[in-house]
Amino acid sequence: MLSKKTKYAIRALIALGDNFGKESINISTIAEQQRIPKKFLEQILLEMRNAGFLYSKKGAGGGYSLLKDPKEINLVQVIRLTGGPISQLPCVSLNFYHKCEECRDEETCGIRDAFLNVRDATLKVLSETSIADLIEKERNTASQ
Amino acid sequence: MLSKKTKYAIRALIALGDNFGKESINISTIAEQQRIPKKFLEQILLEMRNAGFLYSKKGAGGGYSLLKDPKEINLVQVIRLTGGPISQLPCVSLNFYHKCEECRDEETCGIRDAFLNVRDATLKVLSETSIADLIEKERNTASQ
DNA sequence: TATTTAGTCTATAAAATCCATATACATTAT
DNA sequence: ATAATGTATATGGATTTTATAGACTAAATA
Repeated sequence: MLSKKTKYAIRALIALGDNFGKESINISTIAEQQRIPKKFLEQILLEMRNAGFLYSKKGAGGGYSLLKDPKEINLVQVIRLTGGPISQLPCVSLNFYHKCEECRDEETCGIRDAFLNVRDATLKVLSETSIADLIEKERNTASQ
Repeated sequence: MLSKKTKYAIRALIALGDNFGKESINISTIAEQQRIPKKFLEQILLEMRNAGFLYSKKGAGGGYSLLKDPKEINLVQVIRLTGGPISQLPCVSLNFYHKCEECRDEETCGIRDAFLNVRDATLKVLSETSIADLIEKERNTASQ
């Protein structure tokens, strides 16, 4: 299951991406707009800032804005940053690899083989979906 | 992440499937063979029995055996039984559907749209992989 | 320069989930 | 009868996830 943290991160990026190139938005506004607990959102935005996705400005009139083009941010990046592995099995993870404890032989494991295929299929979809795609999709369906 | 419970369930089915049509196997044997905590395995086998996958026989010389042909059991069935949803988002789940708490409008949600695609891709891979496939894969690679 | 606004950082609390084990009971073979 | 084995439920502990608190820093502006 996608964690709330990751869901919140994506929603925040949608809000910021919707304003890309314009003025910054403060945490409280994003929190209300996207129904995210404010203090939790602070942490999430900080992480994304430290990862180079966001720019922040303190003080009156401050807030957050997106550094990267929403077209250049895909869901794989967001999930890896806030949620961890894409894979459903540690032994199959590209960025968070570790052995399954009970495992005898990775090469032989049939489960691993199946979930390698799942990982690849998931990765394909998520890497092909950008924040810009989500924004566009929401705009289109909302206007109907 | 795939839960240990589901992993254990699959491994148990591999052990039982390997013996399909032959004599039954008792819990202790499966537990040792597949490195699964025995008491935990008891629970898992019980669930699969109650779901109609396994046949059990009490008493001396008892044990478990597979009721269905390993070719007819795919990973979707096993995961749904022991682990819950395949989907990464509840609002996209076919068998465990429920609304996301923070959600305003499901139709509009871009995240939902993306994870609908992830679900379909995952479902395709998992439904095309049977216990028999895993057994065969393990036999082939083990003999090299 | 005092005040207000707003992000930063770290710690911790609260809740949920997962993993495992314990224990008492039921059934069957011999 | 007795031993072997599955049935069923309860419970404890660990881990992870979600959320909140509070003290601090920086910028704007009156």
